[in-house]
Amino acid sequence: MSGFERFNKILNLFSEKRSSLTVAEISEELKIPSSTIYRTVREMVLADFLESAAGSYFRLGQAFIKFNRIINLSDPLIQAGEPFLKKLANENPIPSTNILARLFGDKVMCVADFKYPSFKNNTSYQKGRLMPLLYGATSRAIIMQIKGKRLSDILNREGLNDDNQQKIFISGLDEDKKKGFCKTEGQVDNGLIGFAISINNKKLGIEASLSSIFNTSDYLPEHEPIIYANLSSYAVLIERYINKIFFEIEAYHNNDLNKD
Amino acid sequence: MSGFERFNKILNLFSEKRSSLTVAEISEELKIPSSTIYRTVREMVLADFLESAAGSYFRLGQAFIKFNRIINLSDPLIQAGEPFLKKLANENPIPSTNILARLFGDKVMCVADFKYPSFKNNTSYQKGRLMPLLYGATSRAIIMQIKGKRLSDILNREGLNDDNQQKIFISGLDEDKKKGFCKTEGQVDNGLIGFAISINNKKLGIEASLSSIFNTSDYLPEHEPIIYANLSSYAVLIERYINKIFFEIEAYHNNDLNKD
DNA sequence: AGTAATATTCTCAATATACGATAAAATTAA
DNA sequence: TTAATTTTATCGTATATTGAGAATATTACT
Repeated sequence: MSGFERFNKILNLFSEKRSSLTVAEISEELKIPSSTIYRTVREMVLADFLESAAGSYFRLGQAFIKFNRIINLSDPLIQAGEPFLKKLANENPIPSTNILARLFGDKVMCVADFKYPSFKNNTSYQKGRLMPLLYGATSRAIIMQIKGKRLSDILNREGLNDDNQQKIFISGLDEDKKKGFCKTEGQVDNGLIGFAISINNKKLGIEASLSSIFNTSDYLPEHEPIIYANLSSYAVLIERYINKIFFEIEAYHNNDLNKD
Repeated sequence: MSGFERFNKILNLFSEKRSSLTVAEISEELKIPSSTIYRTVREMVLADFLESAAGSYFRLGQAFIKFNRIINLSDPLIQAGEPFLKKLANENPIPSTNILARLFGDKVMCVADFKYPSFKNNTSYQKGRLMPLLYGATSRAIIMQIKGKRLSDILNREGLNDDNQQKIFISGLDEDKKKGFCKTEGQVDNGLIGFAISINNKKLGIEASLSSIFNTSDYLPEHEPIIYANLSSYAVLIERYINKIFFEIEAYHNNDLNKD
């Protein structure tokens, strides 16, 4: 096992449920001698990826807070989209959570969210949260953008191996594509209904979606047209802004003053 | 150079100002052959620490968003303190930014912030931001908790080498300690005035502060007592909550059901 | 489309580095 | 104070990592 692999495996032992670990626990989980783990953990602490906590426990370190901030300040999708989430929430006819999500490799991750104050539901949708790839409007509006071999590879990796199942799934996506948006109910959280629309920028390699999630109990069919109108106008706005940001970045990189 | 060291050095090339880099740039900066960088970058992309962007650039990856979320959901200080920041902002007599900051190694980092909507100033205080160690009330209320050799070591590392200067700095801290709070004006940002109070928990290894920052132009001397009253009552509340959370964590770890 | 320029991966042999067993030291608990 | 636990240090060996350069793939340009 390479050094980096171990480093990565150690980090991935940490989770929402298990936010601190001892060397002994790590050693046990990974079946690696504790002398080695001690050495690695020490390096990681030195580089702020871990910090030592009470009682010989270790927890994730400030490096993640720091780099997360850099991403927040520089990710074109977040920069372009986040300011609109609140507006979208305010214009929706009923309380909502509003999400910007992106495909990273095989994973859909929420990168920005705004919850209308009176929206009551501890929804799974939060910034940084990995979303199920095949369920929920948020993810569907992203998967929708992928075709051919790449799509079937992803589906296979997600356990949708059966050829027939894949066809059904894909034809479902195709219908959504024709409509131009996705709508799902209860696929991620019971009692919630979600609407989503695609956002993408090929140059920047961004495959994303904008979505609004509501309580099923608040939702009435007559809301639907307003919801779509809002989503699509903001999606267009966000795409335009991403483009603007892209050109700014390009100009920055092409500016010889920035190269030394 | 060890593998981990290189990994770390690559990450630390990224910043707010420079959020994407090419392999050639990394190779140039670190004086490491590009074949090696390619290999390392590939590993990092695979593990989501980097992602490839347009035009052979690479930027920070989703791993940081993911781990940052885990920290947010599990860091005892954030958990205990964040809910109070908004309340504090609402109770302050004038618009403010309110900050929870922590010492990580030699660095003071803002781990949670709440800005009152009408507070106008693009202040440096943001979640994830590293603060200057020796300036500003936020940091002073933290340094204040450190004594003896550890303090002078830190001061030395920060470039306050002169014995006399150290004495002056420390005696300044001692005065603040007597008063029980810190107040600085314009040390971090021009036109801003900050008030801070210490928060700590030895068991959890947390050395932190709670602070409110105001526009100097809004501030009047008669606000001071209210500001201190608010800060100190919330600081006590937060310390109590941290303690509560600590016992919960301890109980969790001691519970055999959680060990397998 | 076709070609040139760039970016990325691959190969391989030398060697530096990480590894783990064990001992020593330091810290914490009883 | 002693015992137990956590952490660091040591060291020979095995091995993963390195970098030069060739091969391939991708992108940009005409």
